[in-house]
Amino acid sequence: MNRYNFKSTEKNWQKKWEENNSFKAEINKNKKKFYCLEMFPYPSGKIHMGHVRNYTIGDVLSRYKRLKGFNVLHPMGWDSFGMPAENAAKLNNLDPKDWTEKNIQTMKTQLKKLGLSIDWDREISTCSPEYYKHQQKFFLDLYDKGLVYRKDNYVNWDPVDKTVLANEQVINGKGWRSGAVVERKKLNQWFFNISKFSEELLNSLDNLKDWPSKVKLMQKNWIGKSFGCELDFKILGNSEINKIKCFTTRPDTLFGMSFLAVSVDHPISKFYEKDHEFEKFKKLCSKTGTTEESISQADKLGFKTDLLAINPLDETKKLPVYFANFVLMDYGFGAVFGCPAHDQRDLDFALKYNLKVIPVVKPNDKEKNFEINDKAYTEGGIIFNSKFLDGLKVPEESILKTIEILEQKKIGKKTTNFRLKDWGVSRQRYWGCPIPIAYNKNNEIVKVPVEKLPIRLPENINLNVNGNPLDHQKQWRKIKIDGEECNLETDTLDTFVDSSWYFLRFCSPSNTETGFDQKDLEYWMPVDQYIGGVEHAILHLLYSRFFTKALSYKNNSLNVSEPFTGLFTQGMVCHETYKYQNTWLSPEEVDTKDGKVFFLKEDPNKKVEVGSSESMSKSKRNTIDPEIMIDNFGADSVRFFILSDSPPEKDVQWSDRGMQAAYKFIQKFWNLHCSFEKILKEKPIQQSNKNDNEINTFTNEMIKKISFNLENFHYNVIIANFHEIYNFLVKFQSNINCDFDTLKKNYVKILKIMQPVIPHIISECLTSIGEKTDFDWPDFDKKYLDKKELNIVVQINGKKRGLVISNKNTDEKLLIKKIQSIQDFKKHLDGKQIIKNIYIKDKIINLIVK
RNA sequence: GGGCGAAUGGCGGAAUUGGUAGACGCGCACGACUCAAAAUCGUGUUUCGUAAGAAGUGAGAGUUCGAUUCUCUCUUCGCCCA
Repeated sequence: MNRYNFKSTEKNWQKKWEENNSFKAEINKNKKKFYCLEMFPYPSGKIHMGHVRNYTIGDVLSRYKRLKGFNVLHPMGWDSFGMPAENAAKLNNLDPKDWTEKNIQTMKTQLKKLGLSIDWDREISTCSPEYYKHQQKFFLDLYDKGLVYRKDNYVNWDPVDKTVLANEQVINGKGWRSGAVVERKKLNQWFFNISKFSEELLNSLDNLKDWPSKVKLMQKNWIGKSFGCELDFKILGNSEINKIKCFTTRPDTLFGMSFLAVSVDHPISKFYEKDHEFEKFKKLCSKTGTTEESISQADKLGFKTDLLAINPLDETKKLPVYFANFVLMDYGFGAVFGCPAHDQRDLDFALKYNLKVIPVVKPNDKEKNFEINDKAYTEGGIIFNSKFLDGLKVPEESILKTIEILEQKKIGKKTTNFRLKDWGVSRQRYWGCPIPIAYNKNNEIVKVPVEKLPIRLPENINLNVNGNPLDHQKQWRKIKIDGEECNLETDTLDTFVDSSWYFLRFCSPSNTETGFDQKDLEYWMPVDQYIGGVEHAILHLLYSRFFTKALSYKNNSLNVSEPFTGLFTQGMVCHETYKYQNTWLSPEEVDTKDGKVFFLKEDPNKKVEVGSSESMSKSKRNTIDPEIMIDNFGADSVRFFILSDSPPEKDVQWSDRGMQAAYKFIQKFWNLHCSFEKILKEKPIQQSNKNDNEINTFTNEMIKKISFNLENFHYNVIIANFHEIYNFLVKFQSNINCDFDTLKKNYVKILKIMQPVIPHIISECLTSIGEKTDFDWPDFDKKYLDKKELNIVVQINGKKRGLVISNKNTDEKLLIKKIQSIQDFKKHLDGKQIIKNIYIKDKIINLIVK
């Protein structure tokens, strides 16, 4: 018997699939489509285990759906713009394009070695002009619809990388890459008006039935809809300022107000521009980032103005107005009233500046001496100290009632506010999609005409310059529009824009005229199953939802409202971390004999410190190279292992032993198959039908189980099912008493249901016994699942006492009689009376005795 | 600080609607083959107990004939937001 040669077998099948265009997707209106998409990779150099897990999950599903008769679209592409290319190119004096394309070639080869059922004809790359040309058109389309605008905005500025950082790139007030303290800087930037869709993005979450509720909740919180009211405060002290508008979610605490705080960027700041102290204060504020987190952690700082604000519910109260660092201009109206008793930030501020703390909500009526010390009271209760609001229940009555009163008095208005802010898409970087906008002599915005698109990135330019390299491309920037000399915009688009419509492009990847074809979208969209990491739960998924809606907006011919019907978020691949003398070691440098004590491979006397298992990362050096694993164990083994140890939605531990066990399974299975092949070829004379029933039942049960587990992403259980199959077949084969046709029919079915997970070896097995490798997914036959004899659980007083074999649909009285006659149960029943019994037919009987 | 989720043998984990807890794998033990080892195969493996039996799904309560599954309180951990 030969060892299974996975190398040549896998190579052969991959070649066959490629030559036969096995996974080519074409519109076929007679077939139901299934669009399966995994988040496309950033071409960073090599694939990592996270990719292996992600794409294996998607591949198993795609292959299964294809066998189930769906017309499957399973494409792959590259999210190929972004900073790593620019940084790598700078470092090595390369062109980012060359670096990226080389990586794509490497990773494509690696992915192919995994045996993925991908339609490579649809491959796209976001950095190619053929792709971003359409993106530039969309930009102009959105501009025409009023969904793109330019404004001055405060950004997180990394003074070392000289670039704008997104909020999530600011960690503890420092740039994620450079580690430099992030500053606030005002920049003129391009924005997508995502907030226009806040309500819709929120509401349509309810329609996404096949999304994890966790992700929906995260998006809901991110959009952050809150009810409240806007109200005007009359201002004394400056004849040019009549009033300041505030937004609040707690108008019911208005009687507890002790100050008014405005953002340093509030329009009234113009009256303080010449004030040296104010400028100093403003500068101080700019040292805090713009994230909510950094603001809440920062010290509360205020700058007192000479203005007074009048409490609209009690005009005798005139309260100081401060500029404060914890008020943001882009939330509400850049002004809040401070009620220290019931808001921690306000309380911190009040204690610092010796402002009054007036409690207006107490936990209950009985509370007589309710006081606030250094902790604000933010829970519900009863309003007091508030004249005509006294006695209202907080929050169920108080907020709405107060708003009603404010509306009657024409001081305020009920409003909703969203936390979601517009999406800043400008990046001061080279390696991104150029924005198709130019500026004329008067610095007015001029759209680049569509026929001049794409605006291509200049190639082979000097990247080692200060700031955005495109700013230095004077020649490139020149463009003549309608006879007028203009200069191109040098900001490029956030790479999240690239990934906000790639799933549409996959439907019409080679259309040169438009980004996508309506006919193609009608057939393929939406994506039926989207699979990727939970780290994209908010931004990428929200942006994609927005972009799809924005493209459909004012466009009757485009009719996709949600891009992803189903979403699955897979867990990370983890590995133990190793350290020797405070340096991280890679698993290859470490060895062990017993799995407990680890030491350096090069010197077994040097013991290695074993750290916690963490998500594989280059920085901790706890990565395993998928390509080495595929070369050593084969793609089927790697696929098998990566699915085996944990449910796909949870983190999985990489384990060498697990990998080896997977490899052994493939080898064992091949040996088993060889003996079945022999039996099936020799066509032995039928011995008896004794075991027909056994194999029929097993096969049909397995088809049922594996189909169910495939539909529900219980892929780790499928691996367990495979072991059960192996164990069953080994036993069965040692003593075959079975009709030849029955044996063959069942064995083939069993092979078929294993194909999506380990396609190479199973295809080889099927062909070796003369079967086709493209087939219809076997259905299970109910008649084999109906057992005539059943094991019924016998409980006495709720405690399991054993099993009783019985026919289907046995009568209750007969069953009890039978139980009473069995020795094992007698001792629990003798001398006692059955006072009650619960009988769940064919399952369990519980006798209550006394 | 708020929200969400999780907790099952030595380990990873299984258990469609409440109905045989621990499937399957890893590890471990013993055995076979071997001069020996590796590999392979076989048997066993929740805990306590020689056994009969008892206990047992983070802790405590509750609902129920019956709870890993439902409800409440608590503990620990993870994630998201702050």
